[in-house]
Amino acid sequence: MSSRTPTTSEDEALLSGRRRATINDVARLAGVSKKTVSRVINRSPSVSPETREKIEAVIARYGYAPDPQARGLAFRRSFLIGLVYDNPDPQYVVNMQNGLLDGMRGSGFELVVHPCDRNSATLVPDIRAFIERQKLFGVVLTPPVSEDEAVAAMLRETGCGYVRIASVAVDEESHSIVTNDRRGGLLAGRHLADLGHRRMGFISGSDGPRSSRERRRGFEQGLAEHGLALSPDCVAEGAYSYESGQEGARRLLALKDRPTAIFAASDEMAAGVLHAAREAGLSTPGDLSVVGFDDTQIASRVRPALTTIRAPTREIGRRAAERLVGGLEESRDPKERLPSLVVRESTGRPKG
Amino acid sequence: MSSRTPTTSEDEALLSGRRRATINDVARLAGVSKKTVSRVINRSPSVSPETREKIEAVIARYGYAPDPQARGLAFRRSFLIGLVYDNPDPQYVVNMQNGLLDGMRGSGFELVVHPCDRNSATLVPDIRAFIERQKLFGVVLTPPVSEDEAVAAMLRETGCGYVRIASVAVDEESHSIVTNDRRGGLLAGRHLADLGHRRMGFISGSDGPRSSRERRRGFEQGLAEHGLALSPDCVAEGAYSYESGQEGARRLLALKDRPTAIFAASDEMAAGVLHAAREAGLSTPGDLSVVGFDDTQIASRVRPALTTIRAPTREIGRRAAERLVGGLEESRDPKERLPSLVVRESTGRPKG
DNA sequence: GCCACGATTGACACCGGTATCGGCCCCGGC
DNA sequence: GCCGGGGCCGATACCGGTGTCAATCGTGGC
Repeated sequence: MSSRTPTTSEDEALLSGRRRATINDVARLAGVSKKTVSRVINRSPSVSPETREKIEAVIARYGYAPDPQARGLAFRRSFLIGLVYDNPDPQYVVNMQNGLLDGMRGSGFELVVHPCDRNSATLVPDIRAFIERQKLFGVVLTPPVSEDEAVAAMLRETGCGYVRIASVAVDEESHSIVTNDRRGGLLAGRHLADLGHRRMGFISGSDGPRSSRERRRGFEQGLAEHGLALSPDCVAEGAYSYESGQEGARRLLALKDRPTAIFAASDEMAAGVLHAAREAGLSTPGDLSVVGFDDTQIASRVRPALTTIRAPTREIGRRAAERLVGGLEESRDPKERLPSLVVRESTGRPKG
Repeated sequence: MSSRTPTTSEDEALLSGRRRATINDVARLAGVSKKTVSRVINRSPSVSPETREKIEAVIARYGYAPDPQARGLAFRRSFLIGLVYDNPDPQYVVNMQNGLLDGMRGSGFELVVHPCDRNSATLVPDIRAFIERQKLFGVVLTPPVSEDEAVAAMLRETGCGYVRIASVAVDEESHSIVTNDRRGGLLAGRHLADLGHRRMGFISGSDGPRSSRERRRGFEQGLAEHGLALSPDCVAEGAYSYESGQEGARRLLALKDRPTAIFAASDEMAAGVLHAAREAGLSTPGDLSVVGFDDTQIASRVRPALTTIRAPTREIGRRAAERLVGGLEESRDPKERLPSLVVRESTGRPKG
């Protein structure tokens, strides 16, 4: 008893949570050195089962959790995952964040967000400073900044763990997750061809990111499966915005032999297409079918609701985080990371 | 010379960035103790100007930046700001994040995001663990979780800096930023009354958050300015969703003496109202004017584009961060944190 | 000319973990 | 009986900063 006396009030403070337990407390309470506690925390095999149990009991009883800062300092590495993005779509960003968080849950890591500007002259040093100052455990890059090779080169140099999410493989497999936009385009093409459309139009996104090209390529592939081809004059160049979709559609719909269906590389643009169709006095899907891409909120809010391609952004985020945190094996189902077709009201059989 | 020999290769590694400079390097290079360097970093006044300059020169030359982990460890506090939210609107979340980041820029702090579930039984302990484990410097809570008093009580207990963003003052002034939703409602009411509407409807949000009540109260206030009142049978209870807006509008429009304008407590619901109006064969704004709230993306994408109330979310985020980081004075302009009216196509004079 | 005092500065311990390395114990082999 | 080696564990230094406290120095007041 007397030997425990000096620790009684201490213990109480710890148990009540008035003071957070440290590794020293645990060591003292378990009657071992803090190094041994550290071994248990880090799952070192060289601890006897009895010792381990004893320590784990103390940890559980006092609700001890190691201080990430101290651990990070000693490890020369933090327990933070950075999300570097410049995608303007809030829905995408939030989905990605949620996915990353899913994959990090229970791992003790935290997510630090870092939007960036691809046009900034200091893009690379900025990201580098972010990584080095915080000694990030890993970073996730989303398109379009994920396609920046200068950033990638810097990443390799720092030795920081990273995953680049992009529409095509932009890096060695372990550092890359492909969203397979091509497959999304393929689904769109198949769907329209299946409905019986023969003459179709495409509105591309801005030229920078690869995704637009991939979407188009997939689309053409889908048409090809039905012996169809995308006529060059039925391709309009957009910029992912509503207005650009509207513009592009105006041009396409003014063609003497106008397409009966249009696939736009984003929902925003598809909504613009809807607008243009209405202007032209065309009904959707009666006179013109429209397919979008991304399944953003707008897709289901616009009338008629857009048939579109949904990218499994959240799942991809989860996989990215899992890869970085590297705890468990990644989820095995390959399907869940493929885009899928969401059929709503904007597509139907062509008239006649 | 000889005395510098041992440091030459070191210096080179530091200058080239091959190795990050530590406080010890700076101290050695400047010929002072690391404590003095620490003083300079922390802007302690008790450093002579010459010494300060000398040290700052070395810091600049070698690009030294203190390690936040080590600093945090010694300070018993990290340099992380947490964003705790459960708002389902991605646009809102991203705006808020951007605002917080605006306010933190250059301060050396980072933003850690932490979505939460208000229905979770472990909500409070979860957030608490987040704060305590990371020893957060501060947290920002957004509605609706910002209105949770159990969370607030825990916050006060931890002693962590916090700011609650809500539609009304929910805490002492230093911990609260009010979005002034009432003023938003007021603007909506004034606008419709100014246009000549006499009989108007309101569709509320779910009852939980205070914001819906505030929006309504402001609306009534705006009507009152014109000697008008909101008839109780012209109030429908919604739930912030599209469908609930549609439902509510159906009921309101079926009234024998139907309103000529409807103010919905969210854009989502307002879009639903538009849908219901179309169903009922009413034109907007000809037969029915509609005002939404939030100015989310959908507001400008729907046809007719919604007249709505824009909340300065990003500015509020900036102010919240500024308050926590506490560097400079907060921005002085009170206007910039007030909601404003955005007039689009969904409102007009009533017929006749 | 002596002393108290404020302005500067540094030595040292400490924040809460981890790495290194050596010690102890127990066992089997010779 | 002695030695070598593996399993287990702890003493100590260290990660890169900050707090405490005492030492030093120049100065003005008397």
